[in-house]
Formats: sequence, C-alpha cells, structure tokens
Amino acid sequence: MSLEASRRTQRMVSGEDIVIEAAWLYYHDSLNQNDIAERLGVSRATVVNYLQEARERGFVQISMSADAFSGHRLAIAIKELFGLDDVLVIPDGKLSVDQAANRVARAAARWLPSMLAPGDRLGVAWGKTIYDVAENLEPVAIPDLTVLQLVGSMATPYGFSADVCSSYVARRLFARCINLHVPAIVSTPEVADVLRRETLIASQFDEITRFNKTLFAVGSCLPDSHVVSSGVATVAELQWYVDQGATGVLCGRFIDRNGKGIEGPLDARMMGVSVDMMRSRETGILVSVAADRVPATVAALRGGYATHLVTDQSSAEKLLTSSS
Amino acid sequence: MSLEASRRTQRMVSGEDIVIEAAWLYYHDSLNQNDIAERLGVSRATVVNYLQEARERGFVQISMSADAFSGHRLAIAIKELFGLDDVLVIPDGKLSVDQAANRVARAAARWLPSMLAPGDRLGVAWGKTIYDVAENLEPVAIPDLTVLQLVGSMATPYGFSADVCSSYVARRLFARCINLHVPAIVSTPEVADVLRRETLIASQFDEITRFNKTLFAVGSCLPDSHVVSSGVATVAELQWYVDQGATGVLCGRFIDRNGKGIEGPLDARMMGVSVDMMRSRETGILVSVAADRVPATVAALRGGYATHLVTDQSSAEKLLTSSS
DNA sequence: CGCCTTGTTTGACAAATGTCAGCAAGGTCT
DNA sequence: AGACCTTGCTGACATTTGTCAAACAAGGCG
Repeated sequence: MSLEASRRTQRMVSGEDIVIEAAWLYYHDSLNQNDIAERLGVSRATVVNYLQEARERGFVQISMSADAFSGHRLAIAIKELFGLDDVLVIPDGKLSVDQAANRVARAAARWLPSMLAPGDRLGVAWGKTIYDVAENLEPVAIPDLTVLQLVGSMATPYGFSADVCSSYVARRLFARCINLHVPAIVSTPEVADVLRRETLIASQFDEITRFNKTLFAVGSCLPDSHVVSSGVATVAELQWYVDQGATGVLCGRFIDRNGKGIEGPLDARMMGVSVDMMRSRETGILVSVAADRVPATVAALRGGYATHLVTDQSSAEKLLTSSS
Repeated sequence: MSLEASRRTQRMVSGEDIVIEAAWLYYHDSLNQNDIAERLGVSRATVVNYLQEARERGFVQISMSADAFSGHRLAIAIKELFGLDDVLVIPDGKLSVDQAANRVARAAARWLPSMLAPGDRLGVAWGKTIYDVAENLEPVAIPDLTVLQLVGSMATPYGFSADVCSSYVARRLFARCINLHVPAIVSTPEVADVLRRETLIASQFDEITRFNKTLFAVGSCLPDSHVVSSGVATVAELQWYVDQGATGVLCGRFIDRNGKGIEGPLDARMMGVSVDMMRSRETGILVSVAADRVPATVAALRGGYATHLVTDQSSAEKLLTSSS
C-alpha cells in the first residue's frame, strides 16, 4: 500500500518492540487478535506470530495459583491433622503414577520460588522427585540465595545424585551453591572421620548445617527402594533397620513411624546432615508422590520435618486414612 | 448413557474438583478442549465452562513478566543513568494519557508483590497514581507485612486521600496498616506541634518513620497540580516554592531539580515524613506517568529516593532527553 | 404426585485462533 | 548486476474455542 508511511525494518511501534505491545493488548486488555491487528496496522496472522513470540520469550506467564490446590478438601484436612503451614494436593484423575509424579513435581516447582526470600539458605536433598522439581523450575533470580547439598553424592544409574540436584536447583534460581564433595556413604567409620576432619570438607559441613529452609522427599523402606538401588544400603542393612521399626528414609537416614531417627550401623559411615538437624527449621518443603511412600511421608510429617507438603490426590487420601 | 457408572452430583472427578483437573490439563498439559472433554467424560461446552470458572475463581493467572519491560531499550538506559536497581518501561503506543497511566499502574501493581518480603514495612504515599496501583493489585498475602501511611490525610474531591491509599494497599496484601490520623497540613505550626505531641499521634509518627521500602509517586509544580487541588498549598504558596526552585512534590514536600528538599513556610505545618527520611531506604518504588511530571521525576531520581521506577514509554523518552 | 425452581450440561452454530505456503523487501556474495 | 539468501508479513484455509437456547436432573413444596 502506498498510503503506508514506511515499512518497518525492525519490529517497532512508535520506535519500540511491537511484540510486547501486542502481548499487553491481548493478555492484559483482552482485545482480540483482529482488533490488535487493526490497531497495530498489521495482519492478524502477524499478531498470532507476535503473541507466539511473546510466549516463547517468556514475556507471558500462565500459571495455576497455589490456592487451587491448597483449597482442596484433602489439603485442608492434612494441614489440620499435622499442623502444617500449607499443603498442596494435586489432582491426578486416572493418571499413571509417573504422570502424577510429574504433575506434583511441576506444582512444587511453581510453588518453590514464592516460598523463598532473599538471604535464604535452602538445603536440598536428592532423588528422582527432587530432580524433577529442579527440572521444572522456571529460571527466577532469588537475590542472595544459597543452595546447600545436604548429603554426600552417590552415583545413581539415573543421573540425579545429590550434587546434581542441588546444583540444578541453584542454577535455576541463580543462587550460590555449596556442594558436599564426598560420597554419601563410605566403607568404614574411620574413613568417615578422616574425611570429616579434612579442612575443605569440614568447612563444607560447617556451611551445610546452616540452613533455614529445606526441600526434600522421603524414600520408602521396601526392598526396591531408592536407598538400596543407589547403593547407600544393602538389602540386609535395610532389613536390619526395618526390624528396628524403620518406616522411611530421609536424606539417607532411617526414621521410625513417628519420624524419630533410628541409629544403626550405617550412621557413622554416612556423610551428610542428621535427621535431627532437619527438624524444626523455618520451612521444610516435602514433595511426596506414590502410594508406597505414604507410610514414610506420614512418618516424616509426624517427625516435624516439614511445614509444607506437595502431594497428589490419591496419596493424600491414603495418607489421611492410614494415619487416623 | 447406562454404561456411565453414576451421575455426578457435585462436579467431581474421582471424588474431587473437576474444574481444577480441567484447568491443569488445559493450561499445564496444553491439551485442547476436545481431548479434555473426552478424558473427563463431559461435553466440550462443559469444559469451556469449567475453564471459565477456573479463571473466575483465580485458579489460573496470566501475567506479563517484568522482563518484558525491564529489557526495554529505554529501561536499560534509565537504569544506567540514575543507577537504579530496576526500571520498567511500559509501551504506550498511541494511547491517551489516561490509558497509559492505567497501564503503568497495572504493571506496578503486578510488580509490587514480588518486591516485598515477609517482615517488610512499606511506606505508602498518596495520589491518583498510588490509588490506581492499589486498585489493580491482585490480593496476595505477604506474611508479616506492615503498610504505613507516610503523610497525613487530605480530603480530595476524587476519594484517594492518603489513608485510603495505604489502607487499600494493606487490604490487598493482607497487611497490618498503620495510619496517621491527622490532616496533611494544619493552619499553624503551633497546632502541628500540639498534634505531634499528642500521645496517640506521636506513637503513629514513631511507627511511620520506621520503614524499609516505599511506594510513591511525584507531583508536578504546575498550577493545576495535585498539591494545589487537594488543598495542601495555595497557588501563591506553590509559586513561592517554585521561585525557590521547586521542581516536584514528594509526599507533600517540595524538592528542587536535584531532588533536594526545599524548606519553606508550609513545612512546619505539614504532618508526615520529611523527604530526608525517604532517601536511601532499601527499596523505593517510584511510579510515574505523564509528560508534565517528567521534571519532577528526574528530580526525585536525582535525589536518590527511588531504587525502582515504573513509567511509560513516552515519559521515559522525555526523561532521558531532558536529563542529559 | 405434579409442578416449579435452580443449577448443570449439551448440541449446533458463530467467532476467534492457529497453520502454512508463498510473496516482497532488503541484505550478501560472486 | 544478478543469483540467492534471510526475514517478516499476509491471505486462505483448518482447527479450536466461545455462545446460547434448549434439555435435563435434583430438590423443594403445595
């Protein structure tokens, strides 16, 4: 059209980014694409492209509010029962365990940033659940955040060892990360002692004991449990703890049905925070999914490790029935 | 269908709220409404209703990220020039001043909660701009937040006096609100002194001087300015301050082109924080819109009252040209 | 028991949105 | 200059989403 004053060389409207203008009109002023096209003097198809770009560039964020899940009947019941600060129950209508787990992880990931404040020191546990949470975190900068690896690393076949989990979380939140560069378990208590006295490691230990918030999951005490498959304990060792009443695993340590730590032969060889140090912190975010972890989750809640819980609906149901 | 096990009495899927399930599938898993309808066993029209309800109930939040505005060419330039922490420049392609003002207020409202942390004490100024921000705030609970009314109230014809502004902000953020129950200006310095010595008022004054963050706007020094229309100053008084170099109004006080407070006949009769107390706080959020406020905005930025600025594109342009 | 009231669901249609091949403007290389 | 990219835009068509009147269930009530 010769009437058109001049062709845009860069996508600008009165000199600036037209993509943002389009996104504002669409998402804030809720105009339809036709009106936007008219107003910006482009075709509607172009507006579609602009909006797509705005979404891709992350200018527009669509998220579900935590209220949707914390207002859930089961969420309220669990919150009351265990005296938690907040609980999210994610619906899992007829979904497979994997899919439900993914939803829970995504919900936890969305929720996490809003629970952190500048200056926080966040202790991070490890496992598939925690890794999934990290993976679903949107990059958001939390000023002056420190992420701490609570237990030593263990090579897992799946690639989510403790150091990976904490680094990943830290990267997503642009946080300082303090890793604990030792295995989660060593062969003898003597080796453990030597390591703990090593200057560098001692200072790392010193760092990781100073945290005010935690992000963690719990493991079951079944023979196919994570604690066995990752090599922290043998089936026989696990059985020993189970015989002493072990119901769940928290940061590699065994806890009984009331959440109390169970001392045993492995503890002296383990490298990482003890369960007693996890207790009664300002904020403890427990992410828990799958039926076989329900007893462990109940134990952790009774033990007072968590102030916040994210779980799926069917776990939430079992959790309430099994603990009443 | 007789195959259907039972008809829902309440809108539940496997016992729980189907609305949330639908919203999750749509907004997180990005299924289309057909697939969702099929999966939930309802008609597509019903899914539309569910999604509408989810939006109405606030389960779904669509917002534009601050990055979209702080990445703006002008935003970066202003940030550099005045050494601010962050600047948002809101596009205002061919919009009227009122519309642009509304956009800026909405953007500021979206931004505000993310800048607040538990335990903060937020001082709030007053005026149409601040009122608009409050009005556009989504209700979000900021734990242990205190909102403070920085200056006494003044009956305005438009209904956004200082007490209304601070109360409104506090209500939206579920914060404790501390008001200052005096007029912004009284007839004589003696009355001001009497009031300031009054126990209740003295304690309010004591409270409001302890804040770490501020939300404020600036007024121009033109004869039609807010400071005159609200009755804080007469045109003659305003003129006196202008003759002394007044360029803007900040919480009822006059500042010169470099942001320095100008002492004058009104100050002893004013009830509220002084400009010196506004300076160098942890965070100062200045919301500024409209061309005639550009000089005042520049003055406030030079004076170091703000760490953050929200403004519109055309003001941003003028701001850069007029201060270089 | 029939009849109303209220709230939910639905099918058919209308509107809005997404896709994609192809065009035009501008740059780059030979 | 001409061949050949790349980028952004568009029109025509396909798909998805929104609307609304009518149908339907459930509960209250004479």
